[in-house]
Amino acid sequence: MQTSSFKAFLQQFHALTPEEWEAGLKRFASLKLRKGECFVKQGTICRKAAFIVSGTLRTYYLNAKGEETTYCFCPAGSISTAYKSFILQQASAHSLVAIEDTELVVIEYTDLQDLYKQYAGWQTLGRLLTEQQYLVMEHYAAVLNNESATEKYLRLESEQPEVILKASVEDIASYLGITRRTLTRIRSAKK
Amino acid sequence: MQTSSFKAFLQQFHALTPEEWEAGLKRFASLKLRKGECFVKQGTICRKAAFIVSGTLRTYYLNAKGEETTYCFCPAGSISTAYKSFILQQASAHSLVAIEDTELVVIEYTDLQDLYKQYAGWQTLGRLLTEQQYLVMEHYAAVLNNESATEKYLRLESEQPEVILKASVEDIASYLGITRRTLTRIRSAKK
DNA sequence: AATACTAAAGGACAAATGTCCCCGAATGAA
DNA sequence: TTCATTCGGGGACATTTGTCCTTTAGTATT
Repeated sequence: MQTSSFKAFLQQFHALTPEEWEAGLKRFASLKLRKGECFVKQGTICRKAAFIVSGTLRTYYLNAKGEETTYCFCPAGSISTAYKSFILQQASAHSLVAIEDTELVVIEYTDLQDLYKQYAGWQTLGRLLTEQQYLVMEHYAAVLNNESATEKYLRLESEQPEVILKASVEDIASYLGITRRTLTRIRSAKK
Repeated sequence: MQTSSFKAFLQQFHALTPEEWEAGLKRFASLKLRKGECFVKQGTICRKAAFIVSGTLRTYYLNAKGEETTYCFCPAGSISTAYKSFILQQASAHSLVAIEDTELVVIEYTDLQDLYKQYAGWQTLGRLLTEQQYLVMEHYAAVLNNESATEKYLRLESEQPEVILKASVEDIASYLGITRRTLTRIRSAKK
């Protein structure tokens, strides 16, 4: 299992003791997904959270019209799960799918709860990572609230340039809260 | 200090032992704000978090055009702080202001960190409340991404009817990511 | 190679929303 | 009371974005 990038990632937020790290590591398993494969399926209870070692996950839900709305492109080096379902342990309205071949390090919900109970360091990490996640979502909401279609596109291009290359027009448009048509207009205007 | 509603609120998420509750309570102080008064000012480091006993706080920031953008109306019975500034202990881009007379129960950043370190129960609560906050923001982003001006207004009306009564047209419009003009159009169309 | 899919681009028109005003009612200060 | 200020409503027009549909290119399948 490739875990050095995972350990370095956690280290940024909180230093675990060697015993905490060892105890935690035992409960993570590695998982490989091919492009297009699902990590979490809508309608199921999401019982696992992942650190993305390589690749990219796309998270989406179906809006009122039944269209896929992407709300996150999770790159290598980040944490991903269907948060609402994972937190509340209820059926997920969200799906997570690999948009390229992806390697994950995965922990089960019950194992994570055990770590929280047994190890203060993991509990602290849990809180800090959730705070981080909150900030990401707050930023996303601010962008959606204030920026025009073009501004949002340019921002994505500068903040997550890989996404422009890896994701489909459809997925990028829904992430930005605009239509395909608007996105192709923006792209042709840039030339 | 009026703390029974605070205790009941925390209880929903995690039961503290009597000692944990006592130890925590000592570090909270009550604070009253008049309508219009600031709890957190943009540009300062936010060093406190609050439980709202009564009243309503509005959180906002200035967008690229220098206009106030409201991103939350925090009602009685909820937690409020300038999360980004509080988490990172850096100057806040956000302000929090009372839109009616408001009573708070307030804890200092350092005291909260002490509670986290000393008491597993408070650490757990910290994580659970942050998760909650994440879900609120995720929901807000989903609404902003998918709904028309009218849909967002109707949703606010049903999810937080008090806000329609207490907040100004300006503040409601910026919260919904629309202009004053669009909001008055929606209101006149309803009659 | 022939065929069927799928994804991206874009034309034409419609609808939603924004911009720039002005007006009148309500509020507060002198 | 009078005056100034703030706030909500709304008219007229501009702009942005969405909708619907067609075309083209690329990809995969047989």
